Amino acid sequence: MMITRGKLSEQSGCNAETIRYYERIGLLPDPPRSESGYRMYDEEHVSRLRFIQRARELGFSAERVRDLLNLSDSPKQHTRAEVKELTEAHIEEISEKIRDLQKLKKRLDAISSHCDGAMESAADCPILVSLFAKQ
Amino acid sequence: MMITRGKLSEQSGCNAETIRYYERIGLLPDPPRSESGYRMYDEEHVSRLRFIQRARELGFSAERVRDLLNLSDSPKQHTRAEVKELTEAHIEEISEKIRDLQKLKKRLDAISSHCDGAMESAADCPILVSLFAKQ
DNA sequence: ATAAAGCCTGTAGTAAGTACAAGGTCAATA
DNA sequence: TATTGACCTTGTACTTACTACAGGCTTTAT
Repeated sequence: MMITRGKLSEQSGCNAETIRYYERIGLLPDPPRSESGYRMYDEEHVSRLRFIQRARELGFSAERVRDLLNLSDSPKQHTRAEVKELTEAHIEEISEKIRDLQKLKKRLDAISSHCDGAMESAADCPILVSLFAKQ
Repeated sequence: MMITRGKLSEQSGCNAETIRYYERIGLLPDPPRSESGYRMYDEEHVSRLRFIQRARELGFSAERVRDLLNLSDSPKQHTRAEVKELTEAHIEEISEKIRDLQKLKKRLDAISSHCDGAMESAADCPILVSLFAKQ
C-alpha cells in the first residue's frame, strides 16, 4: 500500500516539506511516482523516515544520520563496534557542549551577581561596564 | 586616530568580514570613509566592537546584543533592572539548554549501553534496532 | 461543473558568520 | 617611474536543518 507525501507527513508527524528536504539531501531515496508525478511511499520509506526522525531527536546531525543509515543499509559489511563508535562520539560531543554551557553559565552568574537590578539609571550598571571594559 | 578595517580586525581579533557583517546588521554604526572609500574607525568603534565580542562570547544572540547596546546607548532612559532582566533571561535559556542536553545524554547513554560494541555484524545492533523500532 | 484540497517545482528565508571574485588603492621596491 | 603586493571595496554564495511560499497541475468532493 502506497501513500502520498501528505499522508506520510500526517502519519509520521514530519513536516511534508521536510520529507522533500530529506530526499534532496539523500537521506530518503527518491520514491516512485504516480502517473501524474505524485510521490508514492511504501513501508520501507515509513520506517526509514522513522529512523531519521529518531536519530535527529537524539541530536545526530544529518551527516551522522547518513552514516548510521549507511551502516544499517549494509549491516553485514559493518560491525556493531562502528555503530557504537559513532554513538559514543556523539555522546562525547554532547558532554562537551554541556561542559561549555556550564562554564558559560558560571561566568554569566558571576557577572549578573554584581548588578543589584535596581530601578535606577543603567549608566553605571556593572554588567554593561564589564562588557565594555578593556582587558 | 583612525584605523582601517584590517587594523581593527587585527587589534580586536575579530574577522574583518565579521566587522562588515556587524555593520550590515546594524550592531556597529557605518564608519566614516576616507577619500577613496576606506572605512575609518575610531576609539568608539573599537570599544563598541569589544562589547559585541564580549556579549557574543557570553552566548547572547545578535538580537540580544542589539538590545544590550540600546540600553547602553541611552543609559539615562533605562534602568539596571532592564539590563539584569535581559541577563537573567539569557541565563535561564542556557540553563534550559543544559537540562535538555543532559536529558539527551541520558537517553543516548541508555541506548548505547545495550550495544556491546563487538566486531560482529551490525545486523542486529541494538542501537540500530532501537532507531528503527515502532513506538 | 466547480471549488477545495492536495500535490508539483523552484526559490527564498532563518543565524551568525565565512569566503571568494572582480576590481580599486596604497606603499614600497627595482 | 613602473610595478608588485598588500590592502581595501562591493556583491554574492556557502554553511545547517529546515520552513514557507508562489505559480501551476491533479484529485476529490459537492
